[in-house]
Amino acid sequence: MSRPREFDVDRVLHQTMEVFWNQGFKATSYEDLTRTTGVKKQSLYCVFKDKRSLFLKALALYREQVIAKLKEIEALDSSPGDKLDALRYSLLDDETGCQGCLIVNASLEFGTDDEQVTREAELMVEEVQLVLEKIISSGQKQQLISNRYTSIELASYLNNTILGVRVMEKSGSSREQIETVLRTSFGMIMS
Amino acid sequence: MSRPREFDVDRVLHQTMEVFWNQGFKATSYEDLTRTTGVKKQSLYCVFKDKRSLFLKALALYREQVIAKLKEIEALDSSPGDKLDALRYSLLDDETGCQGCLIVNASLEFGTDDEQVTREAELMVEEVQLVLEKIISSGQKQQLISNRYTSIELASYLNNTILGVRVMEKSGSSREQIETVLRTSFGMIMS
DNA sequence: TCAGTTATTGACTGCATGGTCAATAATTGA
DNA sequence: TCAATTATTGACCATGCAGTCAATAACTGA
Repeated sequence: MSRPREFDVDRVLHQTMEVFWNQGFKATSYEDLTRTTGVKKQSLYCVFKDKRSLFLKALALYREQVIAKLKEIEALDSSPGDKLDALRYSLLDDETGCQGCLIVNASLEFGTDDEQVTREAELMVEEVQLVLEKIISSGQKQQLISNRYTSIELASYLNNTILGVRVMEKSGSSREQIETVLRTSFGMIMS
Repeated sequence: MSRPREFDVDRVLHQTMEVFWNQGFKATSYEDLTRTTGVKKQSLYCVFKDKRSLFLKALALYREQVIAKLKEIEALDSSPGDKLDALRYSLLDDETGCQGCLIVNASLEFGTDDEQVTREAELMVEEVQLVLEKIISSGQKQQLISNRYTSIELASYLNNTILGVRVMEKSGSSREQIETVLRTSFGMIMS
């Protein structure tokens, strides 16, 4: 029917996600994107409409990845304590070369100006919150985790801890500093 | 000897600080600055050299303000618990119309690219850390604050909590959400 | 083989922006 | 009053960038 696309849309989306992750939205130019993906500007326009649309797709992809990983941990056949440990380690060792959290970065870059970006951030927070609540409340039932606060409060608390750690990562804190914060914050909720 | 300056440098620096605080570095143009300060581009160049130099001066001013406020709280004639409460309330009610923390915003915008910005962020974290440690360790001596962790660990912990809250503020979380996080995080360290 | 369709390419446009220049204004000391 | 000095002003410049356009290439179904 027509000329076939010469590149893999999914691969390109992953790569652009990493560029945005590293550099932010405004600081990323089409030149950056074509350099890392090997795809010319106009081809990107054909598939992804806009710079902003492309960015939003990258945000969504990122969120899916984060949630998938978190659910993987939740689905582990182990105690709530071990699940929290697994989460802690996964926060400490980012396999990608990227730092911080794309959505945290985006939230701070856009503030509350961009409706869609804000929505994407809320979505991620809600989903993370849910998974954390599940793990925590099962830990509380086993008397493993303190009952001084509700699972909702503790999930918000952990969520916020993670936000802070994402900032530390991106702003160049040492692994030791981050490790201390994670150990203390996660340890604190154990009864 | 020469023509006197027609504007107050300090006033202008405060105003530019707020613009950068609200909009970030890249998103702020000289037009924005002249609009809010009433001072023309070239005059700003005369006094502050560069956009980046101006930004760095704003960062330093911001840091001084934050530290001053924190030391004010520390110098209060009240218990460590009350001091922590005062800190918590001050985090909850920002008197300026600005959201988040200028230096956190800057850290995320620049990553670790800019030597000076990174240094400024480190400076602030160190200073905050010191004040927090003092309050915490005196609270620990009075058995008010848990001795399960060292004052250094708890100060890092609180510092990170504050980072997270700054992100929440900027990304549009509700006052209730922030209040919950602060209450839980600050409450958690009490023995 | 050809018509229709979509992808690719590179050139182009318009605009915003950081930074500079040169002319002019205001001030003070001699 | 004038010379020296610094502030102010508005015009100007170079650049980088998002987005568009038009020409061409590749593919398929008829």
